Amino acid sequence: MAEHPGGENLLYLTDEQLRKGIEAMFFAYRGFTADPDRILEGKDYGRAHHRAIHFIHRSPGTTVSNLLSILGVTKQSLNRVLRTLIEDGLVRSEKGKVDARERHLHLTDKGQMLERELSDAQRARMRAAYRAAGPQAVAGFRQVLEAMMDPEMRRQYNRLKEGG
Amino acid sequence: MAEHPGGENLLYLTDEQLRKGIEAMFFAYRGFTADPDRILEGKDYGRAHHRAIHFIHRSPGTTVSNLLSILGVTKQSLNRVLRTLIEDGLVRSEKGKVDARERHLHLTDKGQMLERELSDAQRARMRAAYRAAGPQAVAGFRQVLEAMMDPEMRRQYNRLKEGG
DNA sequence: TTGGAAAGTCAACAAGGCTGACGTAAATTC
DNA sequence: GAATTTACGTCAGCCTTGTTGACTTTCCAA
Repeated sequence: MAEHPGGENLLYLTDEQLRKGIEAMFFAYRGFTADPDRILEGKDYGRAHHRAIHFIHRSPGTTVSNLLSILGVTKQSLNRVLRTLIEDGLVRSEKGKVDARERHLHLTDKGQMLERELSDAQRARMRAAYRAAGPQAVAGFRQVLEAMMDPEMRRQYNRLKEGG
Repeated sequence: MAEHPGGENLLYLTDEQLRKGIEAMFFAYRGFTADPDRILEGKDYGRAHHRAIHFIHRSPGTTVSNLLSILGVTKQSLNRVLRTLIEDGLVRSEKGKVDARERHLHLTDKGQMLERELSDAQRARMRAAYRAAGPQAVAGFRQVLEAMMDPEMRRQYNRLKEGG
């Protein structure tokens, strides 16, 4: 067993272990999105709608530009999604009172219902995985994911965490 | 502190903790794909090509239908990607000797080079995250991801693990 | 009052998913 | 030996979701 000078075992940093981690991310992400995808199919919505709904729920009253920086897409792309959600009465957009250029976004009751349905499914899978792995594993899971984020994304993530 | 009858602390299973896990997956996956995406942009390839290259590298000589079941896409979709990779001389496809209906896929030297470039970048990020989080966290990370997969994906994942 | 930021819109395009239909060669089964 | 199934490839067409570029409207702030 190769050991670090400091006595630390570094076998978890071999290329082979890293590859397994990469593949685990790939397959797990498929599972992660599978349930919401199934729910959305046939409802005329897709993953992009889910993401918008999730973050509007998480930060009610958020502005379009804030949502843009969280989602990391162009405003044209987000706008298309947002427009259908507004038209369908899932999202309410209102002019800012302080700054009337801004649009503040909220879920309507109907929007809350869909959010609930989607997040129930996604949390059920997450809960099962957490329970199977145990609290210590979950702590490690979160640590590695945080370390994997770009600094800007980590900032966004932590901003949401505090609020939550 | 709420405690399980068995004495186990279940705070890690609260909806709020689950939501944070969900968001961590979202932001981390962005980081996970960011480096290869950057490399591929301008090379006329995308994430779909990366995935094909990764798994052909991982299982040299794999068949088209095996790749289909790993990637979870339609043959038309995969074929479009595979065709460009073959035309560009990154992938070699040869008739099976045992069963001539099958096509066995290999990376050419040129394909190996691109695979190397992509996986170097992706592993570098993974390595940094692993190192920052430590071996125990990494073990937990892998446990949770495995538990999150659909059974069929977990089967595929474990099949690859053994081979590797 | 003017410059610039925020938001929205229109048009056009590309990647990469999908379905359906069809063709071919090879293997398998009857 | 004929019929069927399997593995693969391909054509056509559609959808979602991403992109860029150009332009307008609104409205805050220097």
